[in-house]
Amino acid sequence: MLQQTQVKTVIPYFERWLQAFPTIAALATADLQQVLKVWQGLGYYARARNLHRAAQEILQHHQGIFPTELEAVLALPGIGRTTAGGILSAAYNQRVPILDGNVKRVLARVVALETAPNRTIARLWQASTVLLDPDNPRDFNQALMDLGATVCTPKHPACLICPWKEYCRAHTLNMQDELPVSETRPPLPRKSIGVGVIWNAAGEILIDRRRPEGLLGGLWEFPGGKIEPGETVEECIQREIREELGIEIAVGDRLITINHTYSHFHVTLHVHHCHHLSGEPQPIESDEVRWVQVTELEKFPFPKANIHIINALLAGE
DNA sequence: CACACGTGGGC
DNA sequence: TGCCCAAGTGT
Repeated sequence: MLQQTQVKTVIPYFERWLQAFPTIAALATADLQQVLKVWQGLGYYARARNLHRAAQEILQHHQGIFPTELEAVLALPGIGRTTAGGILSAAYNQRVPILDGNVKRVLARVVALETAPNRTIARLWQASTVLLDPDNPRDFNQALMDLGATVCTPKHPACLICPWKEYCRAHTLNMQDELPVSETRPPLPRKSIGVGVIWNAAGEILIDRRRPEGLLGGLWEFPGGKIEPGETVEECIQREIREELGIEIAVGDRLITINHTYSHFHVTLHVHHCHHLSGEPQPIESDEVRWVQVTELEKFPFPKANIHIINALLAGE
């Protein structure tokens, strides 16, 4: 849960997660939809899918006991070097280094790394490995992360109270405010999406479940797709629904317009009410389609942007 | 190795 | 507002 996510954000999810899945066996035997529902809102949903699979692999290959060999831990889905090192050093005081965002920044300053950290990742792993206190790897790793979180911060590091200031090349050179070197990133691309809230004669709404891999994999959504050049929102929604669900609809009033940012692009969702005209919905580009009552929507895992749509529907009741 | 992969908070 | 960053991993 903590991968690329702040501790403060994780805590309430962690509490609810342990309520729902108190043991590895409970997680392994849970339905993926239930797992994603508990994860809803945390983001990077591959982590939930990987954790679910990891629990199943632990049942199958490790008698339900979390492994203590580095190689076996690294073999679990969703656990890389940093998570494995964090677990094995914290739980068993094993001599395994870590390299999370905090440690990257601390070490990039300590060695006055000339490049952006992600361009020289091997050098930083080397530093983390060499510096690791062989007599107390647990406390060393925790202290290194805490140093980055509280003293060697991204902006305005508190070098004067830093226990490593004498050994830190960045501080010695008075370069702490210029390091680490940041990557120059091009601006995120923008996409416009037409989305339909499709009603049938029974007053139900059509939702679909995304395929298990890729963006928001396994989550439910209101159907729609990318607005092509020269196309109106209404034309887009009608076309996408025909292509993805194989049904005919009439596009009606606008419900809401949502701006949302994902990790690698911005989107604007143009959401319209629609009415089902003909055809049985088919999961042509999704895993499953369903007609549901508005009151049932809360049972399904939805991404954040779609939660806004649900709230707009509830507000309009 | 570069890129995909969510969301919230800080400034 | 827009950009950076957060207990990174998989492909």
